[in-house]
Amino acid sequence: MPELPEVETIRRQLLQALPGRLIAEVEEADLFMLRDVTEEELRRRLPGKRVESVQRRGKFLILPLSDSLYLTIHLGMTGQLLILGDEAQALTHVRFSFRLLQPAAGGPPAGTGASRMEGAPGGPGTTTRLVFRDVRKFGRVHLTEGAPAARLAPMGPDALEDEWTAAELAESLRGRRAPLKAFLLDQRRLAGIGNIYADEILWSTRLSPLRPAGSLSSEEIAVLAREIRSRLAEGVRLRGCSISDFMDTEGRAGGFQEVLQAYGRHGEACSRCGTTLVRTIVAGRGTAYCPRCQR
DNA sequence: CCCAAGTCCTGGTTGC
DNA sequence: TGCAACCAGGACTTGG
Repeated sequence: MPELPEVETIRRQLLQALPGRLIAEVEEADLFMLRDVTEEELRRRLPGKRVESVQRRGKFLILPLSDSLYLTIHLGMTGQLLILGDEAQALTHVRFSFRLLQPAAGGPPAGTGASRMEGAPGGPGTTTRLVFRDVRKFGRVHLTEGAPAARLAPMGPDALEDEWTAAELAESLRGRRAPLKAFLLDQRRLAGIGNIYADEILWSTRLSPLRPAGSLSSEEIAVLAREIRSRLAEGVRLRGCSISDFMDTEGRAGGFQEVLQAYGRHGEACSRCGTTLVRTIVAGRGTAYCPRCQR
């Protein structure tokens, strides 16, 4: 599932590939995935626009374009973003894609067919595409004038990048009766945590996913703040979690699935205390935790 | 048939 | 009692 570390992995790759490039043509635009924009409008407005940068907020990727347009992408549950050449046309489940051009000026000169760049993605004589592929169709593509405020405004601070303190976390937790895991999944509190990292963070903190969010002591909140950052940073360092569909823009898997301690491990022994991890449903999501050392 | 799980939406509950 | 904030659960999607 693309959560903060997976989206950040994608962002860093897009940042190497996209800024300065021009959008040539929208090739696919699945109406189902589009928000704040019609298919006709997308096909008409994107060509000729330059990608200015690649940003992230929580699980949203934000691409500011020239002329104050913003292309915003959410990968949903199974979304993948790939930078490909002509092999893109053999993919299934492509929901959105556009062809990219080198910048009109400043880029490498258009070479002859004999250029040693021949065959490299984006090199002279080849086509580069940004392809959004999504089996489950939970992903979304937005096009807005200015930043997509309707999506971003309700969100809390980015769980990894933004400055937020344990004291602010305590304030946010105060009085909440909902289970702690539901709090972690709520993007209005902190943005970026999904089901996998929620289970992992909770295991690391030794806190039960079922604890009422408002019941944590200040010591527990300090541990929670630390582990949120620590496990998300580990996810970024390992380039995401490829337990199911996740891959980076070059089709490579991440490594976080190798270090999972709780998610998906119900029935196995807790690596800390040996107790069998159990599975339950919290906030409508499958939840694995250690009933002995997570309290 | 149920499960996986992102976000959005609805309707019921809680507490001031 | 009124009302807003809060919270649970369903809808959506499709392959395993």
